[in-house]
Amino acid sequence: MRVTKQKAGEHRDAILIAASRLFRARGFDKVGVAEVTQAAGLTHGGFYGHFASKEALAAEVCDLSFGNAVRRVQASASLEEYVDYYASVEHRDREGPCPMVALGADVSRLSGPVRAHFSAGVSRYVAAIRAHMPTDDPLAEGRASALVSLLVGSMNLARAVAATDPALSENILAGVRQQARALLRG
Amino acid sequence: MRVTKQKAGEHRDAILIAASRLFRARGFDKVGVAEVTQAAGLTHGGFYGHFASKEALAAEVCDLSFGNAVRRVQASASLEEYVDYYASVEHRDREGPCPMVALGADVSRLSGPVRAHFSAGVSRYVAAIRAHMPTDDPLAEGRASALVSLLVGSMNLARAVAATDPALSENILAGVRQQARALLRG
DNA sequence: TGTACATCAGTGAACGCGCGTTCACTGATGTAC
DNA sequence: TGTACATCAGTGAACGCGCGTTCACTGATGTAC
Repeated sequence: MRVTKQKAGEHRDAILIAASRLFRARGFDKVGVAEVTQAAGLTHGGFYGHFASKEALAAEVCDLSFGNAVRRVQASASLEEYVDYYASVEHRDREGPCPMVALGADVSRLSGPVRAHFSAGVSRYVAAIRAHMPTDDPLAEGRASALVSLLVGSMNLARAVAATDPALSENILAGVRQQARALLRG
Repeated sequence: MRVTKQKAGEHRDAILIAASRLFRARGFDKVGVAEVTQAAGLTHGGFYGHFASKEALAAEVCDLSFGNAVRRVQASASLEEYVDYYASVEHRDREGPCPMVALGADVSRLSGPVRAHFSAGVSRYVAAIRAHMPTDDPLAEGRASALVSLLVGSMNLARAVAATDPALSENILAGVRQQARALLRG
């Protein structure tokens, strides 16, 4: 059942996109190669024609999803607008959140290439936030990484707590929106 | 090979303590029941005499490790001191970090009891932070949960990034120490 | 207090299951003439 | 352009492995007399 070179390329993309969604929704370990390929409309056997291993796929998923996250930051009118978008109940309840929230803990325990791609993604993301800040502020660097920490941490906690303590979850998000503004004002 | 009731109780505690350390170091999924019981000096067969399931153990681990985390907050002279302790390279490089960093993502994907125990732990932890703030500040609630988000998020990122980008990792921690102070000053 | 027996904490083999990966095979695609 | 054949994308069965859990068994503990 050979297939056009173009079709094969589309299949590879489909696997990558499906993996990005599934990994961010349920983590690297809880999603199998078979499920990813099935979601892409293929069978698992052909997977290794496209990727060297599940870990290699994970590394590419980091690149893809950080790329999307960075574009979302760049497309924002202001950091205030981005904070309101990010620290919202709607964003919390999205199946596949941003890669830092979804995969951060997994990546800390993984080895080699995945960590490198993830690190690079974090760096790009912080730089994108930084680019929205005044260039003459000597503290902008620290402010940018603190804002990212604040967003990522709040989303982690808000998600972990949402099912059993919705009030606490919303308080966390509200507190972050308010304090993020204070942080941006300096 | 029956054993004294007291010894059996000590064995149960040993399993719980070993699990707390191992789960926080490597996550729920990457640590097996056999490894936990072995670390406690037992064999895996007897585990189910002490705990109904691996998930039941995970729920108790949440209680235990949040208890320790809350006690550490209460023992702090001030929030500034606690921030310096928490957002430090030494704390980042400890094998088993605080439960929110280590288990937050895992818990978001788990069901039922574990989530409930984790939620309760987060609530207690935020309350302990809040207790260090002036009682007459109407924004203290939001400040407390924002500070927790900031600490947890920074530790997550600093750990994920440490191996491949040490400079970024230290910048994240430094930025957080600085911005946490700004947050505390109001 | 001493003895006989029931209880039960802990052992280790075994189970069923899902996973990442491999491989012989299929048949459509690409290519050499 | 048309034909014959080599290539190779995709299939699905099979592999080895580790895991959570079960269970028949062991032998020290606790208890009834």
